[in-house]
Amino acid sequence: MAEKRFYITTPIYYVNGTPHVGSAYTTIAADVTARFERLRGREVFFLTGTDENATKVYEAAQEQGVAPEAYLEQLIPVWKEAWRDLHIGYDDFIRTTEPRHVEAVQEFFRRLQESGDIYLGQYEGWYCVACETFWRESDVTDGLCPNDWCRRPVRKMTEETYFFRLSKYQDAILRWIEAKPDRLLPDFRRNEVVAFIKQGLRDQSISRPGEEWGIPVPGAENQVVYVWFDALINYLTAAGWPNDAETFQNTWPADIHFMAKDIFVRFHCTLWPAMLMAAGLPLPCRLIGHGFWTAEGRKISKSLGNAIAPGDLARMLSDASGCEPDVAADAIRYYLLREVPFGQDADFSFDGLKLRFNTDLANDIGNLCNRTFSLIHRLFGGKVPALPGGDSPVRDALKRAAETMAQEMEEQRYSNALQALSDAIKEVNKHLNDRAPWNLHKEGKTDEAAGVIAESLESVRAFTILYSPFLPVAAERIWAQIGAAEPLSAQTWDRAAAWEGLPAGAELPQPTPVFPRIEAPKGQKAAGKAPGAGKDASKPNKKASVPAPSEESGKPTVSQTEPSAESKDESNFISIDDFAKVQLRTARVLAAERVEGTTKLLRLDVEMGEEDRTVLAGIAESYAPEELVGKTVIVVANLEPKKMRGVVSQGMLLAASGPDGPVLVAPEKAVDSGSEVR
RNA sequence: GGCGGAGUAGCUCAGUUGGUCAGAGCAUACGGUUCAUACCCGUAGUGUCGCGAGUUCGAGUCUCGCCUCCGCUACCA
Repeated sequence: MAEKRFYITTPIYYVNGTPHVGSAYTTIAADVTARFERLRGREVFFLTGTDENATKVYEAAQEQGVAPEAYLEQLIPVWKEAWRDLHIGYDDFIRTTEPRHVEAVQEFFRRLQESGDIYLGQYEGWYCVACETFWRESDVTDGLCPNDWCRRPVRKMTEETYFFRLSKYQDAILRWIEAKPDRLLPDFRRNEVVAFIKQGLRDQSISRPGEEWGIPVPGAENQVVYVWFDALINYLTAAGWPNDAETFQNTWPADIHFMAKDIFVRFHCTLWPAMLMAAGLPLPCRLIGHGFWTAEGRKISKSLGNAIAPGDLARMLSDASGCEPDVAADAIRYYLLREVPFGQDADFSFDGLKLRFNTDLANDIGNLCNRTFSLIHRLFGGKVPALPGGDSPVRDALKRAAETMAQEMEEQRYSNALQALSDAIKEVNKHLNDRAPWNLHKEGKTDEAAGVIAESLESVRAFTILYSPFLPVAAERIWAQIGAAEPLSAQTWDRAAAWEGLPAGAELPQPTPVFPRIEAPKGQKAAGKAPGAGKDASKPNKKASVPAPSEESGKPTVSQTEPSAESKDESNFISIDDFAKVQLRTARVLAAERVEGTTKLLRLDVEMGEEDRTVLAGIAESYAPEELVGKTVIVVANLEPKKMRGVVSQGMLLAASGPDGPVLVAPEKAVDSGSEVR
């Protein structure tokens, strides 16, 4: 029986356009971890993929007048290419429209149906046609509408959807979390999960009737499986479930699920564990929810022009520095993981990227390499000097760096891991300064000089291995310059700080800086404008951007992780069209009363032209119910109904925020109720 | 409104169970060096450690109050 593989996942992404910096973050972190674990000798199974069963996919395809399948075929290569640009070495790329996944989802569904954890819910409720209001069973006692002013007979509504018995697993999930707190990282987000679950979980509707696109519910072909239920199962599908028992055995459970914070609490830390428990499958070992990236202080959004594709970013950096594009892509990997602790929100800035590039990569690593190589050429004819044994500050520094790095990587603290390497590099640079082998050589202490330089070179060998999960291509470039007999790919973690040296006498090539420093233009610091920050951003880099099927409409871009997470444009302006969506109308208050058990909430029954409505407003601390009756107010008429304290609010009152609470807004002269407000 | 987190050098932040804790990196200034990608090394700073009070021999470090920001959440629709 093979040893269990170290199983790493990213979420499956909702496909639309290209991944941007934010979307790439999760995948890069997962890739670094995969490479790190491989380096440590583990067999790794690294999965990413795409979420394709969302209704949005269908709609986007419709809009283009193509079949969803064709629409997806256009886009998938774009994503794969983006991952290739960022040196993402996934082992499997799952698409949720693949037969293997459809099969798995349906099988999963069937099993839970059999065990009783999926049931067909008569989505039972009462409905008042007059009020267009759904009422719960408990609201209706006598077959009449609970609204006092209505009291008309209500109709029984039953819509059949399937439910997952999520509520049943509430306590079990909490126990699972508390048993081993480091399963959910970071800790402050784990606390949110606990708080969320403790509020109480309700059974989850997991099917949708009448959808055109999605995985059909087995035995009920008129319904499709709720996209989240479908999406999460991808982690099982790719692990071979349910047919390939052997693969599944040595793959599942996942060792780390990576994701952004928006899909951490409800889906990955609540729904998913419950689903697995219901299916009798082991739960993942770790889930980690990282923060969001903004770009130059603004939310990443295509319509703001700052949703830059990582490939474009690499080209920009490459142009600024003169490094090869693949090295630039590595630098982006480095920057993203180095800049902030994993888990926290962060702001991407091109200046920040360049600063990191110069300080950490060019000045520290790059310069250490370069000065070491050129010393060997200058003093020893380009031949590798022998590494002395025995104690050495360099040796100690390497050992400490490797140990710290390993510890930090255990809990995905990439920033700290990289920090440890930076510190060690500085130590080696200092050691070189202190021992000044160029002087030793001048003084005739050739052996001593050789020893110091050999140590320095040995550190480069070690650092190259240690950095390689973060900088896979750059590490190759450096490796090619140190005179190693074996390829970098043959190296292991243990050998990095083993002080094993390089073959003495080996001939080194002429050194080539891997990270050419970015020189600021004369007279000014901080070159280049931030990407997408300026006005020019409205003209995206045409040549570089991939032909996005959906045109350059101002549609919201993909959020950092999907599926189905919303992402709205956050510019300060909305278009007139946006505003036109809001229907404001006048209404006359017929009756008002406090909502029982609340301090702020008032229930208003208003007449809006022909129609009567119930509207809740949080103004009870500023207005007595009596004083409102007969007043004319302005109502947002097309706000989606919202239920609070068992009452459905069918709109919202406009009120100014006064110093002592809300102040209702009213027409300046009398107008009919139901009048449009523009 | 509730719960949680955060407010520390120009910037980003570290600061364990209260007593060299007033720090690091970047940025700045000066000096050293020259093997090196104007790089590296060293030195120097500035800070009322959000505000106010309290406990203590002694508090960024504990208690109470207040202010500001952020996250989650709610009777914000």
